[in-house]
Amino acid sequence: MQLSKYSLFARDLTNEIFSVFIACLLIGFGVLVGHILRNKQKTEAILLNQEKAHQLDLSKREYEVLIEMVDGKSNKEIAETLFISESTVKTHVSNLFIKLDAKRRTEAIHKARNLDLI
Amino acid sequence: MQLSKYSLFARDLTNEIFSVFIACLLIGFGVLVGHILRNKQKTEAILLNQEKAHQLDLSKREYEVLIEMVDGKSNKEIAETLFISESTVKTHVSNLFIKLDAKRRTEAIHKARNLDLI
DNA sequence: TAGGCAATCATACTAAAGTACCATTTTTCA
DNA sequence: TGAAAAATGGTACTTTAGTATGATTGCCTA
Repeated sequence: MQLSKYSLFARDLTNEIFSVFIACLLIGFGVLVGHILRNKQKTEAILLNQEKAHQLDLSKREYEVLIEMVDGKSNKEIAETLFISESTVKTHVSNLFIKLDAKRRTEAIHKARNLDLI
Repeated sequence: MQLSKYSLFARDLTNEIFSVFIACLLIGFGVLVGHILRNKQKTEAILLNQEKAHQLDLSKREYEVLIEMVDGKSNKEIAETLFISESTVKTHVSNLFIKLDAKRRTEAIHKARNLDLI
């Protein structure tokens, strides 16, 4: 009888621990699902932007320069970030102006925002 | 005997449904926790920005110049829009740089966006 | 009413941005 | 594999942006 009681208790404890364990797993799974769903949106947004960028015929490098430009960096800083010369940055920026139909970098930034490129 | 079997089955089914229900609750709780943790940072950042925005103490004219600047206009164009000289625009812009802690207008635009000023 | 502040404008200057043109190397792809 | 596109970079130049400084006017308020 005592043994039976003990074993019953032990089984209950085991069950309890098991349940808590499962519960933790499920909660963790929920957090993970939320994380994945969040990142999916972000990734899709980036893909969408790249699609749009492609439609505007922006090259990969031009798009990268655009991103840095939006961040408020100078040509020199962009050059340092992308490991290219300021000269090359100016070339990319000029091409961006043509493709975005902008006269200045501030106008280019504004238009890029309106086009949901960034 | 049959009844007993049925009732046992019914109890198992109830338990099963209950378990699934609890599992869903736990997963939902996990998603919620992830969501809350994610937004906590964002909310804190916004509160911090609103405080900063208030401390920035931009004058009416400076704010107006900022808006035009964000629109991608040149100093000359801003001057024409606000019916003031380009010289005055430059003064306001310089003051904006000090208050926003920016070196360039693109950086000022970027910081203003982050501060939810525009 | 004197002092502070916002707004205005000017001049003179330096720094950065932007244009035009050309050239070379890499990548891509039909 | 050969042509096209992309990426890189240089020089020389013009334009715009940004800094420094000083000055005037009008408005609010302690």
